[in-house]
Amino acid sequence: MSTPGRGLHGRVLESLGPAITAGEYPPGSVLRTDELAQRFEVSRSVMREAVRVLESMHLVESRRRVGVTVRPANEWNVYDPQVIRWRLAGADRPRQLRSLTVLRCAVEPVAAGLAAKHATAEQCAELTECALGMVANSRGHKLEGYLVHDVAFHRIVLNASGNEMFARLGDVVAEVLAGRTHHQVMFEDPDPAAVTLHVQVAEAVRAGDAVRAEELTREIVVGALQELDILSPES
Amino acid sequence: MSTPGRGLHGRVLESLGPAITAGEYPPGSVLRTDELAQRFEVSRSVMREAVRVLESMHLVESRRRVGVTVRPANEWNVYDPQVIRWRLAGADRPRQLRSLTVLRCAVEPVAAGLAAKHATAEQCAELTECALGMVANSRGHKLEGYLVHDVAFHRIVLNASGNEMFARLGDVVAEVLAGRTHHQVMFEDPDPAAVTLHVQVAEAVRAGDAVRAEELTREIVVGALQELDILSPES
DNA sequence: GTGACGCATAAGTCTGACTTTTTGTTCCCG
DNA sequence: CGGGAACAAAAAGTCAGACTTATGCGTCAC
Repeated sequence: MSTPGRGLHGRVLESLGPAITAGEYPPGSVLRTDELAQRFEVSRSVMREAVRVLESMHLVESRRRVGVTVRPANEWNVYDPQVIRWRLAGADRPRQLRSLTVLRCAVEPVAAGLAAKHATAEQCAELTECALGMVANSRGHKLEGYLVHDVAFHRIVLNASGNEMFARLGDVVAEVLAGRTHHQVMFEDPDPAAVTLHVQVAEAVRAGDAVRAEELTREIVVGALQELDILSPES
Repeated sequence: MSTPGRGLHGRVLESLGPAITAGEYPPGSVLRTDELAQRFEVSRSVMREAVRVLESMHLVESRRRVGVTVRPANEWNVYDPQVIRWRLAGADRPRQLRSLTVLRCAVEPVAAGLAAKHATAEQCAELTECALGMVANSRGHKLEGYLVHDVAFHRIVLNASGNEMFARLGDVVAEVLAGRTHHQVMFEDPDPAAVTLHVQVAEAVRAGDAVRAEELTREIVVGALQELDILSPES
């Protein structure tokens, strides 16, 4: 699924990153590179590289004579797929899942509208294929197969929008859908209404009906948000 | 404005990052760490740290026996504020500005709607203050003063939405607005209609009128998008 | 033509010494 | 007693060099 500990510094990150995003080190905490290097049993060079990466994610700040200080959560690069994965693996997955789904509610309908205008014939075909795949896996405890087609579907729509910023959210959506399937105890079979909506979106995009594609997609993501609210109560 | 070359590796990044995002090295190009270290007159350790950061942005991939290969643009972490800054400084600023503005069109209206429900009294006050500041700087070649209040306004709305993913787009919006003011030759004074809309959004948020706040904000960002289209023709 | 072997290569890792910056303390003078 | 300057310590930053490891690619045998 994700990149498996590329190199020594990668393994350190896989351990230290989640610890920080989980809030194990409160904002302002200071870590010393040497101590970390000893703790993880790596050389200072390796630990320095790991710290540099954390710094580029704005998770920590490294200052001379002070050490590596943990930054407050509101400064983190929360769009970094790695950070997203770390946070989804952590304790406050529900809140994370919710804020990401709200983002989907804003972005995906607009993306679908653009896709209806810009999608190539090939993309339309792939979209229909995915929708049919979802239908085929919608009954009988085939959640994994359903997930694959669901992810592919939304990825295609985002790509077909022609907007690069939207396209890059494909990974985010994939993580959200995977998290929902694997950790939230989803109902045994997906909501039939959602399946139908996906098929209709594929049709609307093929027909070039932007407003319909947008509206249908909005129903999908708002539905996803409501499902979240059912499973975890919110104010 | 941005962080000024923190440390030696930071200075390398400031030179190498923009070069890559500008497409000076086509996708698949291979760079060797040693050669880069010589070129920038730094030690291998420093260059390795720089490469690690570029790798965490998915701009390059480092593999044994091969070297550091440049990844295709569609794999870059385009939400990384640093990457955004590099690309906005580069040659295809227009396209970049456009795709970011489309993102604003999707996100900001929804954020404004949420802000109308969640904003605190203090945030409402700040919002009104910003709107008044925009009015005060809307005539007489006071673009800089206008920009400051404009940025603050949108930042407050995004923060007040209560959604962390939206909040973190404040920096992106700031870059877009700054880029528009400084590089696109904006009209001498901002569009009066836009100024009015900002005032009305502040009112709607204060009144807790979500749908109105959303609709007015949509008018603002769609207007911004149209301004872009006027200045640079698009299909 | 195909597969196994080996070599050259470039990244990866480690160590140790040295430099630089910054913080906090101390001490002197007003 | 207060303030500022000098000083010392601490931690990151930088560098150079040696060694390790994985791997792409060419070679050679079959």
